[in-house]
Amino acid sequence: MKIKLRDEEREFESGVTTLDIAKSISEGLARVAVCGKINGEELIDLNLPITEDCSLEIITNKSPEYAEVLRHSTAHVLAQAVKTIFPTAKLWVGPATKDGFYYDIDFKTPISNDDLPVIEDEMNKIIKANFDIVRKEVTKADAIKIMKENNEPYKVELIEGFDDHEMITTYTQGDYIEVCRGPHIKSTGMIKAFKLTKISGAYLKGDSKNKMLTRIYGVVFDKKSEMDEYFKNLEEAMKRDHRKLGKDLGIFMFDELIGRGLPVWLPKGFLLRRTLTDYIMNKELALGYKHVMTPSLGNINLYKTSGHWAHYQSSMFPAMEVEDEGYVLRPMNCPHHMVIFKAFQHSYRDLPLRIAEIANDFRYEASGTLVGLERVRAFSQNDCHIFCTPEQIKSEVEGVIKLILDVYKDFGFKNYKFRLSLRDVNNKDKYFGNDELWEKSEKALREILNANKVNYYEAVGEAAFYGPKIDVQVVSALGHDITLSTIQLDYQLPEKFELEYVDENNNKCRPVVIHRAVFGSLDRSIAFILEETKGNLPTWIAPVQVKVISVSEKSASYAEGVAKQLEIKGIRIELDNSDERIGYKIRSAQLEKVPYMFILGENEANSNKVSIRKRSGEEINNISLEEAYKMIKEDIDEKRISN
RNA sequence: GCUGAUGUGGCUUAGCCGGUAAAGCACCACCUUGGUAAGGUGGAGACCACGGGUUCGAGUCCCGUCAUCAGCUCCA
Repeated sequence: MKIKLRDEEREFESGVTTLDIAKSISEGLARVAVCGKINGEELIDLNLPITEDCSLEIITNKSPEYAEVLRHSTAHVLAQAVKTIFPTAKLWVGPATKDGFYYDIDFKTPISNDDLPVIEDEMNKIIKANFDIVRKEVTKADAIKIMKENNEPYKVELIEGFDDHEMITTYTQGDYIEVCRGPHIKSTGMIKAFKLTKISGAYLKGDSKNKMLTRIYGVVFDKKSEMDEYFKNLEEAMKRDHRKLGKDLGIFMFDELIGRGLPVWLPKGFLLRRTLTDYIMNKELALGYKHVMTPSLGNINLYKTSGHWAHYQSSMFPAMEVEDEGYVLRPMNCPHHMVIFKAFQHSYRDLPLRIAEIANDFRYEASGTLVGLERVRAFSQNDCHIFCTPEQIKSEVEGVIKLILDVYKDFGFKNYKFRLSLRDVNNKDKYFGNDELWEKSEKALREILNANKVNYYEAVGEAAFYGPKIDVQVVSALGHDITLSTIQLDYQLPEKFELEYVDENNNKCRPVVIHRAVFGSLDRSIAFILEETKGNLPTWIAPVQVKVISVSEKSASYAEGVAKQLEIKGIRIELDNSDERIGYKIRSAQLEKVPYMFILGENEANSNKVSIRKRSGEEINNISLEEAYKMIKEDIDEKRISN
């Protein structure tokens, strides 16, 4: 008898059970079949003998989808435990997530973190009881009846939304029944390593107008060792959190007297910023960008013209009234740049015109969303608006993609993803412009990405209100998905500002605008750089590149001389001539994560040499200052990432 | 903004059941001039986020405000 498995077809004796097959393909491990499909139909009983040729998709603990099934099933156990301890609690939904699961529950009286161990104990009892998880198909009417009997109004509401003729599945474990699409593990005893991690609020159905439920988060793993690994990684991520590194390295600070979400850049942080802005502006200049400087404030009519006031007001600081005029802090720079374009006559020969700026922007972000430099209320963008003809869109967008990739290469960024951000057609009033234009723009960006063989994914509902975007997404140490760079195609603002250029036939034409930012937020980019490098900033951007350390007072003046010479050559140095011991000074420099230390004692002074200790611990002793400088200069010029 | 938690010298933290604050690092002084991750001694520094309340008495209990943290909604 032939049975077709996922990747192979195998011969089995008639009467073999699914469970036997599962055991054979999961290499004899004790915990095997979870669930599966036979000829595309959901399996009800894994112990049923199979007597005919068939195709079988079994999920075992070797299958890629096992982790998700396990997470989802653990969420059910969580729900069962909660209902046992708090019978009045009402359940909403409990899906698996990227690395765990959660369950949204409406508690009669709010629970606290102290309740988590109690719930965990109850879950352990359920796991120990090893209830079979039994699947059953019921009609919609029956499902509603069951959930009404169980006093689960949210579940009833959920089922009412389903198709009338749809068969609904229930899963039962012990005295607990839940309506669920599945699949699930075979029995509760298969859960070996789990932990409830945190508790938070979450809006019902993800809508901030709705009631807030209590969300309990947890993680579950196939093995205890995997869970230990997970928590170890979390700890590591905390260490490279830019908020910690920024404080330890003296990069930036916040102060409540200055205001929340308003970063203060300290001397070392400012040096870092300046290095980045010099770098990107030089690159842009070489590509024909024209830098401008415009005020951080604008008349409210500017934003009424652009449409930002209508669409973006809730994220803007409220207007200030001065002599019957309203002014706002700008949340973005597009309108200012539109006005610059409009102020002059343009020939098609001038296009593309790339107006760029390192600009300060202010956004009134909800207080609960502020996160270090990741999400702030005052930030700087390395912004540019490219005014071009429709024919130039392709080459201009390609140019920006190339620039982004170039910059990422220089910084050694590897873990990023391109995202094509599209509008949500079910929510059209969020966007300006007609369907035709949107479809055209989205298609154009997609084609450019495809033509340039860029790996990307599409995301509906992530577009700007004036057009689709190509975003570059990264994941922060905290696990947040954040945008680093963006390219946006815009037909709307040129229309709003009535921008024009004259083409070769002397016709007035409307340009297209490409908004782009490589460092969509300089602040956020620095946060990401800190986290990616764990604070070990590559020499070319390190605020202090060389720490010159004298061994004792006897070599202090020699150290000062060396420091001076390096400084003259443009190396960012700091001199440590304090009367601490050498070990102490090295430790301090090491904690500051300075790439190079020059250790200068009497030996070096007498032979006119320098001894170097790198951040990695590597020592290079007794070389000439020229050699040392050459080595560091090469490091800087090549923008080496490794330390 | 919402839900929950937290808030002690510059930093990291201790402070049991309410009896007017403890340590390490950092800082200052003195001693030490020492070769690759912390030399020694001494000193200064906190009305315990802020404002109310309960109490004979509050860092500790209660309420409010502000800020921070986690998540939700939102987002560069």
